Amino acid sequence: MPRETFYKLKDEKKQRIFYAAVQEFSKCSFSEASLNQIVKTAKIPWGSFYQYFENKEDIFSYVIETIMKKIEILEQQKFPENVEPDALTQFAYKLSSTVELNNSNPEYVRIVMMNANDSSSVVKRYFELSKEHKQAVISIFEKDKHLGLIRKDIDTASVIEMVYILSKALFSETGSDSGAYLEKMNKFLSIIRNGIKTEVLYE
Amino acid sequence: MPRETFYKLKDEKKQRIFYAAVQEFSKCSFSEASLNQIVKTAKIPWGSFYQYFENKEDIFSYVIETIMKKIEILEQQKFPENVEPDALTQFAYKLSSTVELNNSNPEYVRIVMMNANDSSSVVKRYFELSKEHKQAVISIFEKDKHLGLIRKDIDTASVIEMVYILSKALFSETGSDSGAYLEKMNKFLSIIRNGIKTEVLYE
DNA sequence: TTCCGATATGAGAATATTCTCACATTGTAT
DNA sequence: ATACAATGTGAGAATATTCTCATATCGGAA
Repeated sequence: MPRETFYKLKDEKKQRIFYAAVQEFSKCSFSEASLNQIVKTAKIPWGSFYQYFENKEDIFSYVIETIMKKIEILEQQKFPENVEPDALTQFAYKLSSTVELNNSNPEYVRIVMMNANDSSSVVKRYFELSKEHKQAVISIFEKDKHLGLIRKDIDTASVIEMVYILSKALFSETGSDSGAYLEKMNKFLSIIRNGIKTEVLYE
Repeated sequence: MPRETFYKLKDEKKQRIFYAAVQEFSKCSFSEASLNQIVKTAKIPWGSFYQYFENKEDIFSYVIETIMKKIEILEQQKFPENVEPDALTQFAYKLSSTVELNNSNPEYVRIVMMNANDSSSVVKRYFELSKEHKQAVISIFEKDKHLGLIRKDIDTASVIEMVYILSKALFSETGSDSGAYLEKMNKFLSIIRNGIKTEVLYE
């Protein structure tokens, strides 16, 4: 956690430091990143840095947490309009929030993606959908089951995990090309959908 | 590429150095890894290191390539016995070779997994299935299509990509627990399978 | 204005890392 | 036995990085 002194700084300076860190951490991994560079970009003296943060890890976690909070907020959003598409579509829509963030702040997304697989990282904790959020997604699927849109024997958790993995991988593969992301994701969803929806036999 | 001198070394020494590097690179990322540590573990003097390798990157690529060659060989293997299960099962079997390697050499797999998402890494090149290998997998699926086991409108490439992504993610999640890997993977495959196999209407 | 705690500042300490180089040793062909 | 190329060796150069600390500056209360 940043020191009190940091929070007392005026916004302009705070943001200058934050953004200098974002720039560095989006180019390099934690161990490659250089405080020297951050301090230079932010145009603050060395001593000041340690007035604001305890160490390198401190500013790193600060950056990560700030970004993850933004993503969390974006993922809360529900499907627009008052249509209610099937569970899979709704879930995929939630996940596409990262695509949105990537358009406005590609550096943020780069940082998250770079650290998503680091077992010791703060990112991982955030990546494991929070309990309430997870429960919300599950109930969307259970509703569809009730409506007879999804086979009763399907393991909801598995489906959610699958979609989640695919979205993450696809995103880190397609990078800034959100068109490619959506196109491929839809192909994947179509395959999954036809696998989970009730088979209409003897029509 | 290691220098000639390295290849001329007697096997015992070569392996000692290789394994010292494996130990270090399986614990740390490339930039975190310390030559100091490798040299110490391998019990060779500093000067010798530079007689064998050009620099840190050189020994890293050597380790990565050696491991990836092992994996490539494992992935070539066909399904045992003379049964011929459906395309999905055959493909999943090929992919499970990593599970096998993880039982015998968990450090190797750790290195691969740690670097699989590094855009500049040699691993990535290997991870993109080689052309022939990819073609072989496609034809397994096309065969099933001909047999009427897979719907004609299914995009084979998408299915392959999906399974590939899921296997990789699942593997890095379950780590050394190959039982968990297989259990989850089968759930995923079952969902995909029911999506791609011909729907039998009006039976 | 005077005083004092909070903050700013940058030189450099402490440490770590990669890599070089001058010299020693070894092995092999003559 | 001698010569000579190939290889071994480790001290330390060159560099980079994080972090400290003594001192300077600021800004508001008395």
